[in-house]
Amino acid sequence: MAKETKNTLRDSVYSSLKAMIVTGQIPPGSRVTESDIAAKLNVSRTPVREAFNRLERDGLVTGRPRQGYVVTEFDISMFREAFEIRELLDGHATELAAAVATEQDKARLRAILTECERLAAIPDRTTREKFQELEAGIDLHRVIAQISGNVMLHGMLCGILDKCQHYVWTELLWLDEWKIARDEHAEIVDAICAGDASRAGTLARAHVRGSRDNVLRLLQAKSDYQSFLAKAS
Amino acid sequence: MAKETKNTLRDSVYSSLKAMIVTGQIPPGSRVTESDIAAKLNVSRTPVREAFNRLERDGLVTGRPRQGYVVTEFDISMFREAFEIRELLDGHATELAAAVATEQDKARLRAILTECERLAAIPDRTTREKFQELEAGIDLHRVIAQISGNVMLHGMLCGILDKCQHYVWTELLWLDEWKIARDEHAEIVDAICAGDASRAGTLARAHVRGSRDNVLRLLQAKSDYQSFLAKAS
DNA sequence: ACACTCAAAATTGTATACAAGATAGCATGC
DNA sequence: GCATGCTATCTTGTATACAATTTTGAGTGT
Repeated sequence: MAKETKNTLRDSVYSSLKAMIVTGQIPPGSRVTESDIAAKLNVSRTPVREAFNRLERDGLVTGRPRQGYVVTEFDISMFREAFEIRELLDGHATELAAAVATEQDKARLRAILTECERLAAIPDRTTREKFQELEAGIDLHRVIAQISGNVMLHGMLCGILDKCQHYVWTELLWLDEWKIARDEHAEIVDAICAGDASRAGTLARAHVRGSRDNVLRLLQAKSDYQSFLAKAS
Repeated sequence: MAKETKNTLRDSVYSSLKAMIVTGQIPPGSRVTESDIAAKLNVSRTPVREAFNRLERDGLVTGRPRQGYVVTEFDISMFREAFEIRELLDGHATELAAAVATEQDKARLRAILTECERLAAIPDRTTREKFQELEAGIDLHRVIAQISGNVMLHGMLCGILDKCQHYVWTELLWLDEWKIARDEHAEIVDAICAGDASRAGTLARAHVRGSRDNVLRLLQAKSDYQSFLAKAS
């Protein structure tokens, strides 16, 4: 069941698990046991353990000694923290990217935008196509960070995005506000292509703040609804 | 030889190794083998492997499949990247800290400053005492990040500081410029205690830039000297 | 003296066996 | 009916055996 037989089993187990968590196939709060995963992937527990270690370091699962691992659940405050950091890092990365982007880089960004528009324009599109659009939108930020040239910055931003992504998949997917992000993405790419670092940075920071407000509002509403249900029962 | 028998061997191996790397006992570029560490710590290879996985995720060691692990060597560009990120994160953390610090927090910061001054004032001090002052100076930043209340921010900053620390120990130790940092630290703590978030942030960012310039100048000089030696031979 | 080949040693990757601790369920006593 | 304690089971923690791969070094041929 391992997607691709890479160099080591540990790596492919890690990739498989990470993909399953990030896409929400294994939802937050799920208990994951070494034996189950090992059996499912037809490997021994050893590579699974090592994959778990790395995932724990990534913050995707949390484990307490001798009590097993659980897919990390984000609460509202963790989201607030994550977006606060993203505003700093993403803003800076976008500034840098605008300053150093080559023509090839710019073409790459425009291609992602085009793909987003194409997916958005499909009438009566499937869930899968919605997923793809969201994925591409997140990827835009990853690519911008990569273009910035600061490898460490790129790595840290990817880490944060991974951690938040499964919530985007499962929650944000149904929000119409997403089309706002589409416009903002286009503006950011414009600024980068124009080489206007300052404007690109400002737009990126505003974009992250906007996303944060949307996500937090949704989570708050959900939390309120759940406590309402709890009180009613 | 494991310093403290904690809950799990993996954790104590991780702590021991991390301490040895961060303090420079195992210098950057050293090859570390599982068997050696396992023998040295009187444990089997299994917990050592898991510790290595975590250390690799921390960026303290780098390993290629079937080729073993090496304590990560920082080149100049990696330092530049790290300090660029620190300027963002440290600046923001300091702003936050100034906004939310309680009296207890402020006392904690002042205590660290006092300790630094005490250690700095010792005449003919030992290397150990110099170490302790540097350690305290770095700890100040960790505590500020903790006071900020953003747990993720604190974690990320600690990660960066850990990665750079062994260089501070082995290189920066001999720089007189360190006493500049002492004054700047005092100013930052002053601003935090005064609740002046904007000033605290500005000072912190300038401080990180200053540290960066010092470190980069030193590393550049060292690199130049080494290429001079190479040419001469 | 140099290069190439092959084998042996060292090192990591994986599997499995066993130990220790935690959880859950059942039985027992009140 | 409820609480408490025990046991059985499940899960992780550790050690060790074995497989696979890389590196190193000796030896041979030119």
